[in-house]
Amino acid sequence: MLDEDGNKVKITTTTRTRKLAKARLSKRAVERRIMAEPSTAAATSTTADPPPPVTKRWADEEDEETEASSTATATEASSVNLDSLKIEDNDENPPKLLDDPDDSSIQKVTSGETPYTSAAKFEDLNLSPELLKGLYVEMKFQKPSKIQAISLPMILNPPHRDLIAQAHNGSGKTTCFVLGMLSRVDPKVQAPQALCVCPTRELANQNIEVLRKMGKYTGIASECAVPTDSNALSIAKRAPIMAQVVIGTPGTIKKWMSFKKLGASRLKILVFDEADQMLAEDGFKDDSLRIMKEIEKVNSNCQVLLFSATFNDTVKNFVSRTVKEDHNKLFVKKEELSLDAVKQYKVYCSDELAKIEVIKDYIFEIGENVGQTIIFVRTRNSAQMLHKSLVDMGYEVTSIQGALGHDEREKIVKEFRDGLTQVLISTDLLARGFDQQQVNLVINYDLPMKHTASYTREPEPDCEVYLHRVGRAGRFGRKGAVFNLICDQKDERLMSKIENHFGTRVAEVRAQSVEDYKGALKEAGLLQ
DNA sequence: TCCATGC
Repeated sequence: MLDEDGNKVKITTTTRTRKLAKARLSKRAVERRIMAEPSTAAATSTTADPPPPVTKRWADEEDEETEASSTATATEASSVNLDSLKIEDNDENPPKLLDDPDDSSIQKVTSGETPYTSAAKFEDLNLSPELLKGLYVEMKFQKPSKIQAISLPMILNPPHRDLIAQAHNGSGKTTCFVLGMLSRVDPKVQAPQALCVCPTRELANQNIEVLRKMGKYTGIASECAVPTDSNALSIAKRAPIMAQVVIGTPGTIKKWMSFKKLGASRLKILVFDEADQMLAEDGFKDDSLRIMKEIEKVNSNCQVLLFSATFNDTVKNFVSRTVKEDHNKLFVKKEELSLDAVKQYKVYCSDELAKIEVIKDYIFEIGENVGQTIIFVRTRNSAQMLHKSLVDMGYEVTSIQGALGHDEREKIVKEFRDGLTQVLISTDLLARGFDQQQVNLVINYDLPMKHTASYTREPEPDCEVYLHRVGRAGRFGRKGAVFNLICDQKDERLMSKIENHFGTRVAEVRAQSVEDYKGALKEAGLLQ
C-alpha cells in the first residue's frame, strides 16, 4: 500500500491509511531527537532491526490510537519504518515536531521544605507495573514531558499538596492528572477516590477514554458523569457509584452528589481540567466551589489539582485563594505559550459574504489536502448559518454547538474523529482541550470576544480562548495554521490587541491572492 | 447578540 507520497506503508485498513499518511514525522526532528537522547537512539535508528516503532515521548490526549488499536495491533503500528516517513525540510523555521513544545522556562513555586526531583523517567515515579505497562504499551510513551517531569513528583509524593499547573497546549497536561488519579487510587477500595471536573461533555468523554486506555492493566473502574438519556431519568434509582475514578461535567456531578449517589468521603484527589474556565466569574465558578465545599464537608484531606494552558491575572489571583495555602504552582509566561508552533495569519474581508468566499474559494481549495479543519464561530446561530451556507454551496461540512442534542453531538464528534468529515464548524464548545491530531487548520470566522455588559464599552478580545482555539491545530508538536477572518474596524482592533497581548505579529494574507495562501501554508509547513 | 454547564 502506498501513501500519498508514494511511500510504502504497511497497514490494514483504509482509516488506518489516512491516519498514518497524516502522521508524518520530520526527518530532522527525528535526527535531533536521536542526538538529544543517546539512550533512545537505538529505538529510532534506521539500522535498528526490527523496524523501530513510532513512539511518543509525551502526549496530551490520544484518541486516534484508541480506535486504531482495534484495527491494528501495536506490532502492526511498529511496521512503519523511517523510509515511509515523509521527509520535509523547512529552512526558515525548523519544525518542532516531536520536540517538547514546552522548552521554555516553567516558573516553579513550591511550598514548604519538600524537595521535588524532576522525573527523568516514568520509573522514577514509583508507579505500579500495571500503570507503567499502560504508559508504554497502550500510550506508547517513552519518557515524561517537561510538565510531566516537574508536576508528577509534586502530585504523587506526600504530603500531596494542592497544585496549580499551567502548561502549553498539547504538552501532556491530561497525562499529568490522569496518571495522578490512576496512581493515587487504591484498586482494592470500591469507592470513588478520584474526581475530575471538565467544562464540556466532549472533554469529559475524551479524558475518560485516555484514563481507560492508560489504566487498562490496573483494574481501576471509571465512570463518566455526563448527562445521557438513561441517567437523566433515573438517578434516584441507580446504584451508588463504586468506580474509583469519576470524570464528568459540573451539573451531573452536582446532581449525583445531591442524590447521594456519588460519595465524597473516600476522595483523595480532585482535578479541575481547564481550571481557569472552571473558576472564572462568568464560567463555572459557582458549580466548582460548590463541588469543592461538598467534598470538604466530609473530607479534609483531598488533594486539589488545577490544570489549564491559560490563567489570566484575575483568575490566577482567585485560584490561588481557592486552594490550600501551602499549594505548589507552575506557571508559564504568556509570551512563551506555544503560539509559535502554529502559524497565524489574518485575512481582510470586505463583508460576511466575503468571509465565506475566502473559506470556500481559497482556504478549502488550496488547503484541500492539509488535514482536517475546525472553523470557530462566536454564536450558535452563526454556526448554523455558516453550516447551511456551505452545505447549500455543495460543501461537506458539519457543525456542532451546545443547542444540539447529546446524541447528535456525539455523532458529529465521532464522524470527525473517524475522519469521515474534514471540516467542522464549532462554537467555543470545542475551543478547549479537544484533541484531534489531524487538525492542521483553524479558521476564526469570528474572533473570540469577551462578553461585556455595556454596548458603549470598547470590545475586548478573549485572548485565553484565542490561545485555546489556536491550540486545536498543531497537536502533539505538529504543524498548523490559523486564518483569522477580519471584516471591520472592530475585528481589526481585536486582532491587534491579541497581537499585543502575546507579543506576536500576525502576517496578512491578501483575500484574493492564491499565492498568499499557498505561501502561508508552505510557511506553516503544510504545503510543499 | 456571547460560549459552556444543568435544572
